[in-house]
Amino acid sequence: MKIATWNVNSLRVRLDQVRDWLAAANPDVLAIQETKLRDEDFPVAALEAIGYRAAFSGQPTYNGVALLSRQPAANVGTQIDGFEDPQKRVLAASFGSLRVINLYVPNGQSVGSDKYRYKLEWLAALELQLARELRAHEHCVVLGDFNIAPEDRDVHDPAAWEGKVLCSAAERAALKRIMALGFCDAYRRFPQAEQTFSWWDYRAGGFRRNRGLRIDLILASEALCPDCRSCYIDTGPRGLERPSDHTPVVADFDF
DNA sequence: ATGGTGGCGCGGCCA
Repeated sequence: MKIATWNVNSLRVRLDQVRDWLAAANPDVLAIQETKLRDEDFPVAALEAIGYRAAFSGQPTYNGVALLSRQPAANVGTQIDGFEDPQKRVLAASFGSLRVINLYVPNGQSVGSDKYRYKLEWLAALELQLARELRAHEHCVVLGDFNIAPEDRDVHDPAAWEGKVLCSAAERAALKRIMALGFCDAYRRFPQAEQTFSWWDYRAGGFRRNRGLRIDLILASEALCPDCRSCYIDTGPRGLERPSDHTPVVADFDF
């Protein structure tokens, strides 16, 4: 199973890039975030035309998540149980015995803001949800835009980002608690070049200067970690005309 | 440099 994540920053704008990437990379599952589409506007036919089924949970203008897959999604969930949230940020589904949970973690805006508090509350609720998912499903992949750079080596300029949103101690601690439920970071199971990132700000030539962060993650449950054969970031789409500010991350599992 | 760019949707929010 080849499983990937990509924050597309508007599926309407990026549909051709997504279709091209699916045709070239041929993943079994692609988790996308920031679709920014109402469910009734989701391009089901355009994806079915290239052999992908779609499950989605969207809203106009903001947020929105989807799972594009060769086989149809089963047992689809769109909520963190017990956490009322109108923002569409979670999409869980089963593909055979594999549970896949696609996340668009809140950005948090700035440390100390209302949105930052919402992010930390959301992550605490997510931790409980993932504990439940792990109890029900031994083989879990949790992936998406985490809006957290796990460590300083995931940051182009750790000194400039120290304590800032996406890098703050409280966010990293929340991620560590989630990892401690029993997940590995697929990317860090393998040797990787330094200064490799998955997101670069549109402003000030961020990508050209490789001023990025690794905030798009693929977590595998402990039972699944030994089956992970590779994990890589595909920077190709970030270099296209009119790109998303994120680029795909891919993990290949013997599963 | 408290900026810069991009998406949505048409003013201002969000990232």
